[in-house]
Amino acid sequence: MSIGEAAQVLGASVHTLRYYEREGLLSVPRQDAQPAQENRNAQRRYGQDELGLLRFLLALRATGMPMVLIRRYMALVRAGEATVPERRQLLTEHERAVTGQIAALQLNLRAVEAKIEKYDRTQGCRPEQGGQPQGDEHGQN
Amino acid sequence: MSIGEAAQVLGASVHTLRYYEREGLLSVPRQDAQPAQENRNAQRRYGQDELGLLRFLLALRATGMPMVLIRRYMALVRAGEATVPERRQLLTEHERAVTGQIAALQLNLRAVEAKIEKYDRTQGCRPEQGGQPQGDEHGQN
DNA sequence: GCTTGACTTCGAGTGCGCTCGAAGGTCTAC
DNA sequence: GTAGACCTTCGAGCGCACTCGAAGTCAAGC
Repeated sequence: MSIGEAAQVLGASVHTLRYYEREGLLSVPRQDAQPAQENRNAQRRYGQDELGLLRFLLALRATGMPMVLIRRYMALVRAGEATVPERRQLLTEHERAVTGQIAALQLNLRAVEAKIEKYDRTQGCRPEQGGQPQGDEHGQN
Repeated sequence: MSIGEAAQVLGASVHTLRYYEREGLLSVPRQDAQPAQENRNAQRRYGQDELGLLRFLLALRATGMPMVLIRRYMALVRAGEATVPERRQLLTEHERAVTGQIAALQLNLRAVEAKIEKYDRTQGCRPEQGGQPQGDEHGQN
């Protein structure tokens, strides 16, 4: 699978995939289109392993894990089975972070929803209010 | 309430509060410490209105609303009651966006959790595997 | 042979939301 | 009257994650 196909399958741009590799997040095997050539201009070949890694990488990115941590995680993966406990810890910490992030989002979302409901109520009752000119408008906006 | 106090109460930095004002997200009334002076160096005074607006602004920021939309929303608030329908629509769209964002986070979070569980399983059974050297390692990392 | 198009590398640019420092004014306390 | 705290404005810088363009290589098709 070429980088273009992989990009399409994964929903990322070719530039981004190369960028990830440049940043040391993962390495993709090369294959010369014509094997007799020197490995100048060797093209990346994406197999199931690479796709799986990239899919997980994108899940980590989508949950806000910074590149530097993904780099660490991917290095551990490359280092072999012995690093499973450390990988597990890294992911567990991230899981906690994401859970907190979701909770914060939901909290703030409730504030937005409350405001919408307030608008619904004031709109339903009186589309225009000619009352108090100003002074006491605590959070009415 | 001075800008320093407001910053502390809101959990934002003084720099950030001034930045929001500079960017036209809201305006805060000034008050000379000594009223006889010209309004050179007039200090911002944060009242309940400003605090409420800022709290909501921070909720919008925390849910990822871009500054440009917050600017629009705040302009509508300043424009008076007649803009309530448009404000409502803006917030409703944002609500939808945030809901989707949370859903995506939860989806990707599940991928992370699944990986952790897999690590737990492989670690529980066999801390070392001497088997297949390579070739078929579909997503085992 | 020549174009087309996808690939390569490299380095520079972008957008967002801050974040900070410089230079200076003013109030309060000693 | 002077030090220190806290305020003002302005403009520049930063960190992150891309994003893009230039210049070149290569294989296939006309």
